[in-house]
Parts: sequence; structure tokens; C-alpha cells
Amino acid sequence: MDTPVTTEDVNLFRNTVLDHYRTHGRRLPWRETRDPYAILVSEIMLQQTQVDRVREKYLEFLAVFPTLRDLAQAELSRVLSVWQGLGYNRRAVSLQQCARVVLERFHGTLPREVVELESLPGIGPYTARAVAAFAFDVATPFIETNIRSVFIQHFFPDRDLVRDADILPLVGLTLDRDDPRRWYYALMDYGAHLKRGRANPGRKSAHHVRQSPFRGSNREQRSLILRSILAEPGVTRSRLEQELRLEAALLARNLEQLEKEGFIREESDRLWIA
DNA sequence: AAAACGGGGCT
DNA sequence: AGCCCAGTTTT
Repeated sequence: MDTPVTTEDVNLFRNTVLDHYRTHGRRLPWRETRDPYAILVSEIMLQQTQVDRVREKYLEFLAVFPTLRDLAQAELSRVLSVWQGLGYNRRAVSLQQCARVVLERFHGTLPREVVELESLPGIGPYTARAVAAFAFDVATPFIETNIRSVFIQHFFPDRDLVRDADILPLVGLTLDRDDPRRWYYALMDYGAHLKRGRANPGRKSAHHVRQSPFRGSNREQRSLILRSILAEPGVTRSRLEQELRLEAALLARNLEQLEKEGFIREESDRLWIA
């Protein structure tokens, strides 16, 4: 943005976004609650995963683990089983670790301070601020993929490689301090809307990256390994090697990694969920 | 700064 | 066959 943004610009922008929200705002399960734990679950699930895929899993997960304490006290294998199909399984491990830390350090109540939230496992800059806004009505600027699209489209229409550092001040400037929750819902819904049909404005972000193919990737192998151990606790390495037709060295590397990340443990050549 | 991390649905 | 996704952590 080269020219200053006037209050007129801000008002026009707000009206555009809010008009869309009034007519096309989405009703989503995690928008019907004020329970910080439930909101955290939704935010973790929504990391790199589209809304339509989270909807069902969110409800299922909360039915099995209704409270933070239920999650903290559960078996990891149960948590991972429910998580199956969502992907990025590390999120499930860190979400449970987060629940355990909150139980001992914060007496089971999620903190409302951004710095404290961000200190928890699996909670980064975005999620800390989103939880603060949606659970505690804290008005603080943040950016995710939909918000990024909205600001690029509206304030940087002719630019390429727009940096988040250039967007963030505008998020702060346009933020509705009285109702950050509604404003961010509106922003996200407008951003999601912008991507339908036309090219994704997010491609013009300096931080935009393409995903590498999943087929044949190490990610796919990890997922197969994890699924096998969940289905057959105590399975041996050699059996995994045969079932999945994996090269021994590659399997060994992945098992070591999965163990280090807190997914599994190995006892006398047998593999278990940690 | 870049890589790693799942999986499914839509074009 | 490619693109996308309410990011975080590790290298």
C-alpha cells in the first residue's frame, strides 16, 4: 500500500465485508459455543484443513472428549483413532499435550492471554490470537489464509508478493474492537467466498507455497505406519516391513521420528502407541 | 528461510 | 493432474 488509508476507505471496506456476512455468513458448530476448549479443538483441526472436512470430525471429537480433562486423561491411541482421516496427526498429539499442560499449569482453564496461549504445545501466533478473539473477545490482529486473501484483493490489487508484515497493520486498522469475534467470522467468510470460481488471491502472497504431491511421499508412509500400529498394537518391525513393503532403512527412520515426536514406543522389537 | 507434516474433495 | 486448506515446529 503506497497511499495512506483514510477512514472512508476503512468504512467502505468494513461495509463490503459485513454486507457479505449478513447475506452469506456461514453457520458453523464452533461458532455456536463459547467454550474455550471446544474453540481450541476447532482451531487446531482447521489448521491446514478445510472447513467441510472439519465439521463432522469436530462434533465426533467433542462427543468422545467433551471436556479438556477428558482429553487430557485419554489414551493417545484413542485420540489418534478419532483423529484418523483428518491428517497432520502431530496436531492430535500436541492437542492432547496441550490439554495436559493446561490441566496442571492452569488448573484446567485455558488462559486468555495471547503470550500464555502461545506458550502451549501446538499453539502458534495465529491460533493463540484466534482463540483469544473467539473465546474471550480479545481484539488483536492476526492473519490466516482467508484473511490474507481479503486484504490482498482489497488493498493490494495490483501487487505481487505481498508480505504479511504489510497486511498486519491494515488488519489492526480495520479491526472491530467491540466485536472482534463477529468481524473475524465475516472476514474469513468473505475470504473463503473470494476463492470460489476465480484464482486464489492468496497466490499473490509472498508466503504462498504449493503442497508437494501426497502419493508416494514420506507423509503417506508415515500415515500408513501409524495406521498399522493403531490397527495392530504390538506389531513387529518385520511385519510392518512386509505388510507395507517398505525399505528397512526408510521404515527405521520414520519409526525413530515417530517415537521422538511422541506417537509411539518400541519395546523388545514390538511397536505400540505411546 | 525452508522443509516437513495427511488427506480428501473439487476443478 | 493439480490445487486448496482458520498453521506449527523443526531444521
